[in-house]
Amino acid sequence: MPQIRLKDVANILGLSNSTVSKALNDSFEISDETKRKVQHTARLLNYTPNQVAVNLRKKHTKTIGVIIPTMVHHFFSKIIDGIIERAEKDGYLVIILQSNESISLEKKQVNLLIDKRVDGILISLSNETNEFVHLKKILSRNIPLILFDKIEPSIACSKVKIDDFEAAYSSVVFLIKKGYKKIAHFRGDFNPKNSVDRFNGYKQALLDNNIDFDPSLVFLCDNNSDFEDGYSNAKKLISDKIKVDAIFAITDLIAIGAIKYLKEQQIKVPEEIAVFGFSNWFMSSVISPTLSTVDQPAYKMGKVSMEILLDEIRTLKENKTVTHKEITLPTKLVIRNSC
Amino acid sequence: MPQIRLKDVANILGLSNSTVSKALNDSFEISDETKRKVQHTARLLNYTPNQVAVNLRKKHTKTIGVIIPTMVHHFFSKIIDGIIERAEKDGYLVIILQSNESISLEKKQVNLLIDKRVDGILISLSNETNEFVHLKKILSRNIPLILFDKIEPSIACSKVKIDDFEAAYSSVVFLIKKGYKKIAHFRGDFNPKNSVDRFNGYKQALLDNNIDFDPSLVFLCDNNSDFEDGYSNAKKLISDKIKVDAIFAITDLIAIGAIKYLKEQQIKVPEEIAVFGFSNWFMSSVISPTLSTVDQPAYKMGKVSMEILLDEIRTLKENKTVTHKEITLPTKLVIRNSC
DNA sequence: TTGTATGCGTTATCAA
DNA sequence: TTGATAACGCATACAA
Repeated sequence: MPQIRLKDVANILGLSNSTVSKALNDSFEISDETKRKVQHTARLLNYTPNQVAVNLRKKHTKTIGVIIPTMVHHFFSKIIDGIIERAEKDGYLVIILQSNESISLEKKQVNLLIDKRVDGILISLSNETNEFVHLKKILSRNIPLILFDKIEPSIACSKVKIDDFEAAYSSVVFLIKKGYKKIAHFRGDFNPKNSVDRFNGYKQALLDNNIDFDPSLVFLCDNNSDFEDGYSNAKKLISDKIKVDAIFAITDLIAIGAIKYLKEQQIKVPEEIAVFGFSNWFMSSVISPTLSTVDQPAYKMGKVSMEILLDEIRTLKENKTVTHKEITLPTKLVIRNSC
Repeated sequence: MPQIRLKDVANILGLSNSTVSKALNDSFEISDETKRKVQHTARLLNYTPNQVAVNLRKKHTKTIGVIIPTMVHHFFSKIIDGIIERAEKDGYLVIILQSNESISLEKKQVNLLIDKRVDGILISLSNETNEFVHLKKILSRNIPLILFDKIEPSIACSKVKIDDFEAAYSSVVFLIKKGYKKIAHFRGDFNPKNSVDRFNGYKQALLDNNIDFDPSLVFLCDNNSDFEDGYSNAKKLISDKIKVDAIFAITDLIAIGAIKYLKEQQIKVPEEIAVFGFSNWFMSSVISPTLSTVDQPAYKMGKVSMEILLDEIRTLKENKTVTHKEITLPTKLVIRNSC
């Protein structure tokens, strides 16, 4: 059977379109009597409004768009979880797009979302993203935009993130206080701000504790496969006979890769080399030794981002001016057996 | 600046709406000269058609809806990855909804999607789903529906799945051929067909090899936390002094949980107890011992499902009759060190 | 080759 | 309390 329209239920009841519409929307102009009648037969006919017509008329779509580097990553899938759950509560649907760490794809996705007339956009920037016209385009269209996790400070929009510098700093300080002195860093790519911040946190912690920063102790992880990166860098570290007593990895998976190699080489973790991760991915409590790491509140990040977006959409509709927020979610060290 | 409309560029050029529309859509009716002009100023003005108006007019939305039990699961996020990538190629956007393993939520999500007038729906059923009016509603609305992974045979729509029975059967046969005789099974819930199929595969493998099926060797995992389930069932198995030489787990994470407990108890895997998983989750090659398991083609499942959906949407639009497909994706045993 | 008119399914304004 | 009418932004049948 074809979709039944407003007009159909109007015809059946011998009423006009507009009365039926108003009745369905519970308008005060309509008598209880007809409201009841209309709602009854609407239900009977299984009528539900065509949202795309509603959207055209009301000039909103009740859908928001999300762009992330990749779906297949525990951290991001948890963020998405938070986003979707929060959006649903307010009746918003969410469209998810991946940039695959490519800026050109990211731009394309932005255009898709704009054309789709989403009511708001949430983005975690790709590692490649180093220019921002596409973000400015969103802003110039007056579409609320929230940047989360991988953000760009210079863009005038709300942001939700963690303090990567601080988290890295206190992790390394923790290692130092525990007595580790030669601490390697398995760092990430040079572009995303997070990676740089964590590196700086590592460096500063060293400096503040009178340990010289030694560039030969930092290893770059840029193969887009964290586990492999951790594994191969640990290998390099060992075969080059670089003396360290701890590794601060930028990611749990990198840490796990490193541990895997160390264990294969009969190098005891943490007795000979301690390892510290970042994210508190579920697996970090499962592997052995269990991994000390920084807890990163992914679900909450998604939820809070969505909350702010919803808020901006609302104030925009009321024609008030929106003031951008910059939220820094707290992280915490979770200390287990790898250090 | 406000969104610029078709009408705006028409006005500027002193042309009618329809010529502009046709020019933009590269219609043969329009002279190359005006096409050029129109397309030029359209680009200049940064004009892009309002998709919701287009949707209303063309009676499709170029978006498809997906309902899965949960996003935060490696298997599902890979499926979603496959779905999104394939959809994008044909210019479709995808809305993702979670059922959280609740049938009532699943029903709600279906309604949302129908009202949204998505062009097609992809569902992996929740564990709770034991009646199917909501699916029939989709079908009666003539919206193409594909069931994947967690399917229901009785619904007249295309399905893509793996052969859970076969995969379980050959896993257990493999264990038997290797000499294991007392094989426990850590099974899943009673409802989703997969879980039952795998259980039956396990049982049949035993029977076909003259090993008595012993109900006291099967353990139920139903806490919605696979790792914990595996851990606690291994614990139960050991503390009840049930003699087994192998465990066939319905999930990699359950297997990993079991291994974790066994290792804690200094029980050697696989020497004292072998463990076999299911899914070939990335971590199964990382833990030690590396886990033997069934490779389940998640990305491909998403891609193929989307492909079939696209196909059905197309043939529906051409007013041809669609014939439902039932695809069984091949799995394969990947043997590592846990057995 | 271009323009006019109509409709997609609603909501909202105004008149009855 | 109800109904006629216009409008949302675009595409298309038909007329010019």
